[in-house]
Amino acid sequence: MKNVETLLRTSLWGQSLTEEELQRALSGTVERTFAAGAFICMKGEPVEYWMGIIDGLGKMASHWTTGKTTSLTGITNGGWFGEGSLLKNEVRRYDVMALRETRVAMMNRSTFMWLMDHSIPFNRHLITQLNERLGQFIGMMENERLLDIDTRIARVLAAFFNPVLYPGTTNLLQISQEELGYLAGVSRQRANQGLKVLEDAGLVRSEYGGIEVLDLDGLRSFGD
DNA sequence: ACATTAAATTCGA
DNA sequence: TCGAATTTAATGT
Repeated sequence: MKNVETLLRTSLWGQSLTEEELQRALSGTVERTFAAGAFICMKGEPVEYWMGIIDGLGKMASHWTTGKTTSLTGITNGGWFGEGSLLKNEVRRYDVMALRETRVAMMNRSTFMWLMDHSIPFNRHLITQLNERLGQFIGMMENERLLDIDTRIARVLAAFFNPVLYPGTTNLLQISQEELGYLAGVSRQRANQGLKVLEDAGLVRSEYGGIEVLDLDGLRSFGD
């Protein structure tokens, strides 16, 4: 992924726009880079942008007033987020943190609204994305509470291969085991162990700096 | 926590 | 510009 323009052009919704609409979207979008560990956006801030990841890895997390942090999901190349809060014109309900240096495209509110008013495919895409995200969050809930660690890791990985939310991901997911650990809420050591279990089961193949998924369905139903 | 190995970067020709 | 050497990052135990 190189820049804002390629991100938009390769996004599912971007492909359904006319050239004119695309140019308009482009002119209302800026790029920003976040260092590893920085907050891309914080819970409680007013929402001014719809954001998409050009390159990098973000972690969506919510923390309870009790101080407990719940990791929701990761966002990687080609993933967009924040549409829910933007639509409802409310403050953001979660934090998004960059796990490694991450380049983010930020579309301002008026451009987002303009696209909603002018493009039916754009609306369709939004509805689908909201729906998928909802399903994913429900899955994450049971994930955090009920499942053993190996299974959690399997689910976290499987979540990256939702074609609607993460159109950019191929079979080769570029994520280190440490980052996977952050997303599953486990230590790196444990993530490594869990990964080996999955590898023995023939579901994934781990390599330096990334993980290749061999059997997505098996990964989704792992532990059932 | 430590040892090993892969990748990225630097440096010299 | 190429490749060896060094440094940095990821992995396995």
